Amino acid sequence: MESAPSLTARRKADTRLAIARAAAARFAEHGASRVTAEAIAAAAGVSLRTFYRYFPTKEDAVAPLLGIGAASWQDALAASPPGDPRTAIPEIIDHLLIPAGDAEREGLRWTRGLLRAMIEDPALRAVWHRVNHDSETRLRAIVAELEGETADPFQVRLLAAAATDAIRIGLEHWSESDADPDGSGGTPAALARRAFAELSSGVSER
Amino acid sequence: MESAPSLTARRKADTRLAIARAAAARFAEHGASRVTAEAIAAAAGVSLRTFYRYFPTKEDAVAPLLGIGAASWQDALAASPPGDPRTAIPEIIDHLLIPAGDAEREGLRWTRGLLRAMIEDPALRAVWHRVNHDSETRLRAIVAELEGETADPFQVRLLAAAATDAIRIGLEHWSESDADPDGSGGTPAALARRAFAELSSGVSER
DNA sequence: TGCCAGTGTGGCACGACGTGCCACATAGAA
DNA sequence: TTCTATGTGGCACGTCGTGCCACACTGGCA
Repeated sequence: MESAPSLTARRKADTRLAIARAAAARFAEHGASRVTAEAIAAAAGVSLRTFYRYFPTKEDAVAPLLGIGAASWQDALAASPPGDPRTAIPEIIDHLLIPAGDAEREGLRWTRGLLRAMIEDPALRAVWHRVNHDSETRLRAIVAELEGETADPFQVRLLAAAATDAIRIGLEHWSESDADPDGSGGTPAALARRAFAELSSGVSER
Repeated sequence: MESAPSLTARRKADTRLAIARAAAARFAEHGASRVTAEAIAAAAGVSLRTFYRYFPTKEDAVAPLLGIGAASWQDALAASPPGDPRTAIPEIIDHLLIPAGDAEREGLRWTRGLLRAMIEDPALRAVWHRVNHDSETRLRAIVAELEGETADPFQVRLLAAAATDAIRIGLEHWSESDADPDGSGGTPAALARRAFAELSSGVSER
């Protein structure tokens, strides 16, 4: 385990999360364009200048809540045995989309409302796509390493795209489905696994 | 055919194209963040205020040159016989990615340099993803109509995603490949067709 | 306990973005 | 020629994001 984080480190993490939550709540309710960075900063109890030390952009403030950024892939891959990407990727998908205890307890999780806002709001959609793009880039490197030097770069690219698209589509479809618990199509993880299975089945192994 | 466009209409089209070209040249050379809207406007011979009447955003100024936006899909679909999406989509891909005479003559075409800038520059990448997202949305409606009411919405979604991803990946891969004429992998259209074939082969028909 | 270096924070000013508003100029119809 | 509609430029404004400096506090050391 990691040694006790210092007081300052904990404070920083708290501030970061406070800003993210304040931003998410306001964005989901009013739309990103009608919320000023000033308002988010005030709600989180920091100055405007400090807000921009934590996040490069007003919209980026919600990114930590998504939990599917490039950083998360590191953990997911570490927790999953390396081997054939075709079997490793579905496990990674589960790891990313099924909220673990810690993450959920700490509120580091998307909701339907936040996802809807991320997809429908033009400014947030840019963040959404950037996060997915970063995932694809990260995954491309991982797959390339698993496959070895003999792999066709184009195949690698297709596989990485299929995986990140599967996650994206799974979450988008789920966010649009009716709000009964997990009805009409299943959980995000299940949707994403299905999407990956269908998209990747035509990508030949080598 | 369309009746003779009025003088004003022609002037507007010229201005629009002049702005797009001025923006593309500067973005590709210096990066979007180091080019002011003011500079683009001046280079195109219009005021800053007029610039923002043509484009909602500084970065959006290059979008007309991409030729794969939602508007282009209308033409492509009109030129292709409706029927099974699986056979119609590759034709649409060709129509979008193989420069027609008119478009090329008018300079309405991407180059490797512009594409590279679109993908590598953070601000332009947002536009790139937005354009692709709009394509996917448009295509989703088209496929849904072709398939009829019995189609599974999730399948429709997968098919549309496979198609737009195929185009995106084809162009991205081509822009990164070495600059010999069309060496090392083929034309963007060929790459995109191959990508679509592999990604869509696992998406069952119904 | 008292001092000190390192680091996180706030305030301020600034260039750039994007928009509402109004005044002017020009194309095309009467 | 006169009139109307539409495209353009100028100006002011709120907001964004950043560089710079001064201050406060944490954590280590004597």
